[in-house]
Amino acid sequence: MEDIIRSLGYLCLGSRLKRIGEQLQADTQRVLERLDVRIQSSQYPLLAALDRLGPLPVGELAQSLGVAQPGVTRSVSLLTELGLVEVMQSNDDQRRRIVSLSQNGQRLVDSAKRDVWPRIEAAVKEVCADLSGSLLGQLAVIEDRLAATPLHRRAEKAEAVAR
Amino acid sequence: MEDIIRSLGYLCLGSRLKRIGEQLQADTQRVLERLDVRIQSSQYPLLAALDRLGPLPVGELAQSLGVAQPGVTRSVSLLTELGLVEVMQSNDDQRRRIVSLSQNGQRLVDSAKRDVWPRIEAAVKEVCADLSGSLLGQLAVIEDRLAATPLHRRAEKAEAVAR
DNA sequence: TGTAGTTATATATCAAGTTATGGAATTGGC
DNA sequence: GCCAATTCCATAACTTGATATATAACTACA
Repeated sequence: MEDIIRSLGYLCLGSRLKRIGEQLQADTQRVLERLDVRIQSSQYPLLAALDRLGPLPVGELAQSLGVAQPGVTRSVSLLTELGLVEVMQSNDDQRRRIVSLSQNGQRLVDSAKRDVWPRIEAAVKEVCADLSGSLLGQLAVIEDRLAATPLHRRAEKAEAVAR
Repeated sequence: MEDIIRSLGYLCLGSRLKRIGEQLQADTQRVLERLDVRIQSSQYPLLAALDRLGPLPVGELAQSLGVAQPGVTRSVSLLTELGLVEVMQSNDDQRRRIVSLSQNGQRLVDSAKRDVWPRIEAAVKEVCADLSGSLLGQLAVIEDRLAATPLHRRAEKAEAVAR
């Protein structure tokens, strides 16, 4: 069965990038489930941003993540529910709400940095290893490799070796 | 402001690909608006698939687009509302519903192939021109180029030159 | 100082993907 | 030939992005 998105090349590059990105995120989610982590993989960037940059107001958080502000507002309420981040009103500007990692959030990030992220990163690196040539060609290789061995299988293998 | 997704490299490749893909699609949408095309850019792949492969049942359409079947079912109902595709029951298997371009749909695809797609493709190609090196590096260049001159501006420029 | 404009965030709605599940049609084995 | 299993599609609920808009707080200036 012909892969139309791939055949259309540059015309559908946007759809194609989205499709690959979604697959990577879904596979990452499986890795997390296997490791009993209870958050969505899509929340990691926000937590990592707070870890790297310290407490930030909503708007700057959105900017540093490259997403629109309402998305951050929603993620922050969700993570607040989960007790992973805390929000406090800024003193000097009552409009700003400063988001920071809670103690639990910091703990989760610390353990993720130690146990989870390296595995995911290694698996993604493996998928992207030794790529060269045009962007479309590289994407095709990535798609083929992911189809042959999905990310979560690669992460598990790495884990088995590590034992 | 540090771009966290970019800083995190392979760890957040999924988020990053999604983000770039969404930007490309949003920019493409602007090109379409400017050309008075009334559909979403995300519907083009489905129409293109029917144009290239002929009438297809829902499942095969989903496969050739690389998306899940419910997404296709929804797109098909939307495009049916718009009068761009038609659905008919298969004779030999009453479960299958064969999707095909309507006359209007075929007309839209034909004019898109002539007037719209070449411009979009050229603009995307321009964004991806002369890339080399690692995937992450190429993505960074694409992001920088899109930030400097968004896709729809590139398409307009090409259009102006064409006159 | 009052007011007009701007900024920061929240809320509502939409888009397009996903998974899970159910019903109808078909297929296959006994 | 019937019943179980499978296949095809639709529907529901959820996720995560977007834009548009409302509201509250701040700023600037006449």
